[in-house]
Amino acid sequence: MIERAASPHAPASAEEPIVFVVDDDASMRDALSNLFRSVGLRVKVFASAHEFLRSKLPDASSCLILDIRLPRVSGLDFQAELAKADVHIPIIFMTGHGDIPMTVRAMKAGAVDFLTKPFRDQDMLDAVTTAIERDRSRRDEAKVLSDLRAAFATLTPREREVMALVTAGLMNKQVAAEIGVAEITVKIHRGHIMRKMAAKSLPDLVRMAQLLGVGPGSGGAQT
Amino acid sequence: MIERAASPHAPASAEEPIVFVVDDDASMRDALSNLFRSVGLRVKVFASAHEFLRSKLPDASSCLILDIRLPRVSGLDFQAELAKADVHIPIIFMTGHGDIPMTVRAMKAGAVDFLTKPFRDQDMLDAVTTAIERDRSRRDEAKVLSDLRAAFATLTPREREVMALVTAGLMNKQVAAEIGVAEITVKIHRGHIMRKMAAKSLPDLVRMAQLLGVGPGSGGAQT
DNA sequence: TTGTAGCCGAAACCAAGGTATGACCCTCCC
DNA sequence: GGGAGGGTCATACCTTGGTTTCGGCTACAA
Repeated sequence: MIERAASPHAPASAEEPIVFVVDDDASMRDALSNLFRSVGLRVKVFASAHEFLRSKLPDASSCLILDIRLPRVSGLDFQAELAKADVHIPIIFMTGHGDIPMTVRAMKAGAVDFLTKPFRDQDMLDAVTTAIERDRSRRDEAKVLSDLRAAFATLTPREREVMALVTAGLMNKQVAAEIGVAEITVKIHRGHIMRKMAAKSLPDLVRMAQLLGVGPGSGGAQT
Repeated sequence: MIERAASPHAPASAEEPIVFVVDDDASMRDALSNLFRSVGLRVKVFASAHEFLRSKLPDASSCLILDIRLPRVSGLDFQAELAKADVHIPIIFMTGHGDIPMTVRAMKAGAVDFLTKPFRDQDMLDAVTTAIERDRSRRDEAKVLSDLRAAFATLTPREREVMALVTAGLMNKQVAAEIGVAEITVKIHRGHIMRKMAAKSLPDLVRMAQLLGVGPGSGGAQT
């Protein structure tokens, strides 16, 4: 199961899932490390948030186990920091002396779980399974979207404008009138758009536009 | 502000927002009732979950304030019950003696907030504002979807099948080959579909199909 | 200066979409 | 039996969509 072989879900991530643990308590780090390894999960431990930040994230589905009470920064603040830095790794909190407001704040901010020490191994493993799975689907969606954005980036401003109007449902002649060009020109732009976006049909292009949030006003013009 | 006049957001709900309070403590009911009325919110209080269930929900954006410790059923179980009964009213929990696992369970199940008694009035009001707004947008989406489903329900099985294939991007002739009829027949079905669904263009229909989850396999055929 | 990219467009042509009109068949139900 | 609804199809006609070929224009960088 720990094979490098393709699992049933192995699309975006080139590597096996990995669990990151940040805790200043060495014995806890060891315990968690052993726990995860015992079920075949890769693990990487850190004694501080700063240490974790310096390591670069691998191209794999992952999650982060965080003690609420960390040296220097609190786990909650660190969670906020990561969000601001656009790092969306799922977080599982652990705490020895947590309170309800902390819990609410963490969960509102998207934490997967919030475990009180001592916790049962199985609870932690369940949380990690959920977190890894959540990260996997998030990464898959992000991959699709970034590919789409890359294709969209190759469009000229005019082409983006035409794409917005066409996917909104306007006919070529209406698009032509809207932007003040001949219908034949719209047809040509349209052909370029289909090729560049690798859309196999108009419905296909419409769905891409949906994902990209392309609509009236998001075209290439700044009128 | 409490006017019946159209607020900036007044699409689906015919009535003003309303707050439901379920608590077995009469003094708490009164206090909350006064608090919400003081800011111009409609309120309805109940002494038990059962009482709340018997009253029918109005056609308005609303939320539910629930004490975790209720007579007979726990607030958490009641939350689960509502979810199972497909009642998706946003819930704000209150507790005097809550613990972290309770909080986590409630938040995982979608609670808006989890307040510990005693709480500051402003915290409760903030939570309610969030909850009402969340319910408003949920209701708006539900309204759009139910209208769409109503239109989709008027389609014949054959028309649904054609709709699925057309919105998937197949050309009329391909659809015809797929279902084994002449191309002209597909065109006729297509015309009926556009009329019945009130779609102004193919992209329009594609977006409807997206919302409806109409795709290959969800057509009218059971092959 | 010589590309190169973006933008525009005419002419010609062919494929696909869309809408009648009229017709045939079947099934269900009053 | 007869009507209604659903499904099928032909013929005819018109509108859109889409491509190719050819040409012209501007702005900008090598």
